[in-house]
Amino acid sequence: MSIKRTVPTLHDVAVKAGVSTATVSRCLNFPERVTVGTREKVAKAVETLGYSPNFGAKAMAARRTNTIGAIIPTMENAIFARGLQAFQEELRSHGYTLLVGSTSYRPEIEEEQIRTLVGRGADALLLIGHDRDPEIYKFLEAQGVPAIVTWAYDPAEFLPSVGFNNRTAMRDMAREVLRLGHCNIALISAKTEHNDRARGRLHGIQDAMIEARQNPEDLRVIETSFGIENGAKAFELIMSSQRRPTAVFCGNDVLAVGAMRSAKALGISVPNDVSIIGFDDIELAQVADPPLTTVHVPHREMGQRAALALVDMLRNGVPLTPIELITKPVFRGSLAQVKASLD
Amino acid sequence: MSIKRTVPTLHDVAVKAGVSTATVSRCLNFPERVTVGTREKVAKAVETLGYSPNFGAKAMAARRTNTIGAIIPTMENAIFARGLQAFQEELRSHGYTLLVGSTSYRPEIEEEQIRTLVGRGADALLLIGHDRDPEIYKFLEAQGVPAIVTWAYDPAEFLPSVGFNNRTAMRDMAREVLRLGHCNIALISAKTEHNDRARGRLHGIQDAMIEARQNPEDLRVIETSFGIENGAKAFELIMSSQRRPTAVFCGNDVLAVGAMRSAKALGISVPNDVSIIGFDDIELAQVADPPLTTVHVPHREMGQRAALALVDMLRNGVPLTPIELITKPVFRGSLAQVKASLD
DNA sequence: TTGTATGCGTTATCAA
DNA sequence: TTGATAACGCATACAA
Repeated sequence: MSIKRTVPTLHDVAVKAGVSTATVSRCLNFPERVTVGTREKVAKAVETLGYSPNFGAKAMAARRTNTIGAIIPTMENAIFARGLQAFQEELRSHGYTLLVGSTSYRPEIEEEQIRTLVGRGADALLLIGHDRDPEIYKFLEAQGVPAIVTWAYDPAEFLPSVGFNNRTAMRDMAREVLRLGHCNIALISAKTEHNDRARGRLHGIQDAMIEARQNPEDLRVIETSFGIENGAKAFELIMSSQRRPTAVFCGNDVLAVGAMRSAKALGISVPNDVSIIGFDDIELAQVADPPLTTVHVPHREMGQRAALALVDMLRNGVPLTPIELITKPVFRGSLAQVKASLD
Repeated sequence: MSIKRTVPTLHDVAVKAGVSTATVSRCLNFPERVTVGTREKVAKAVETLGYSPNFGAKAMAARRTNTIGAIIPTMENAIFARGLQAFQEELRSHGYTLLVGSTSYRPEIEEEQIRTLVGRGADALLLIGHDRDPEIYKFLEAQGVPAIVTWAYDPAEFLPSVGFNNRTAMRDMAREVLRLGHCNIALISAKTEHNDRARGRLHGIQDAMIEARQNPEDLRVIETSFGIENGAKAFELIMSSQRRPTAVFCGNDVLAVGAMRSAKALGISVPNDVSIIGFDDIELAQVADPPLTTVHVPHREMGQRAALALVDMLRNGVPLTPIELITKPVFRGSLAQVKASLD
């Protein structure tokens, strides 16, 4: 344990350079407003002292942080990472820093994270989905922190969203699946409570069923937590039933890959015995064997446009407006026409 | 664009509750030192005002943040996410908050991120690997910010590490591979510049080659950036050569999965035509087809123990000491004995 | 148990 | 172009 030395401050730099703190501050933030001579003196002092500005003090004095917060359900998966990466890159190019929080899909943790990031001075927030306690929106308004929602699109909701319509996205896929003759289908869904994306996807399938004159009640739904392992277990459960479905939808690619692993373990052939359909189109989908039929989501575009919208509003006061992005079913080996059966 | 209202402060709460700011502060930080009556008054004021403490001000006044920073190469992948998740959970249980930065494997960005997190008041830092400009260590010392390294173990290095020996880990795996008769091998490596883990893994293979009386120069090495796609391209390149290797090591599982995808596309059978070996043992490894032989890394234990060490030093002044964790080769379907050949 | 007063490191206003 | 100086929001030593 080393003695905790005292960290150099603006004042120390000022003394060392023989100028005032105001000059040092200007030197650092607006070099052009300072003569070359002083600039050099200050630069040298900064260098030898190893000075680094105190963010908290800076934020407090300047009343802005150039920081934007993002709160996602989990970092443990590529699903959000891709979009977030693009989000960050775009922010970075505009001089903003990204602060990330994760919630493990738990509303109370999301609330805590929102408070944390706001307390840390985030100038704006990126949130996933619309489904949360309205109290939070009151809080954000009271704090004057604008927020944008992504991974969903619903202009009727309180916050503006940059994303896609989960319901129609899944419906479009389901239509194709039903068209292939599947009339006994199941869904391995993420928990739908507090999750409008999961609910939208579920309803999308049911919409397609109704269109196809099937009874939406017939959709067998298993809700489970996120993870390959959970997808595998859910699939096992579904296939242990009396009347096995011919197609299993999954709320996301990770669950789908779990289902495929489970199918392999059980000796169930995909897509001969059962078709498996995912959602998201992460890299994993192409690596799976057979490659996964899934709904392609424009992750990167979503992140980038969300960032642009936020920066535009912060810098130029341009109001946030909803932006709808499109998704597209991607057909790969895991989906096949339903086989003629004997009953 | 709504009018930016002013955010409630401690002072506002104090006025509303009819007490002093000091009392409100105590109420929030040490509720037990305050009578129940005032506690309730303050709580109500906080509630109605929607008060949320200003982190910057708090950090400045208290001279600590209860925040620990972690800087990883990329969030785009499960490799670091798993360990980081455990790290965060452990920190959380001790009242610390995690701040994450990512570098895209670029040293200059890492340096920038270190400065950023330190400026934001991180009480300590978690870094990946040992290979960086010593100037950074001077900076950290000057700032009085302790740091710990993970994902590597080398007690001879400047910073204490909680991790594993990349070199012996890969060597142990390579021994087994060579034992199966492979004498024409290749490595798809991450960029070794500024990356001691990648270099260690490379050297580990060469160590095993020397033990087996092979010429380490014979190891064909392709360095590439992170990502499934890059792994696929590198594999293609390797297999387009005159004399194809019988075993291809990969610096990590992500590259390996890319290689496997490429093999499938090229009609090369794994493991009949070529064996593929990964490193890390992320979930992806089990999902691959065939399942990937790889080196298992105790991600979660690593994150957890790093967190404990940091908390223990911050809270109790316990000095950071290196901790070596063990890795283990995991044999799955992607590795096979070398076939009798005709030459 | 509660209040007063000071300082934390920076920016920004206003003079010089 | 530069320098004093007043905020900024909070914690804490000290006093009451």
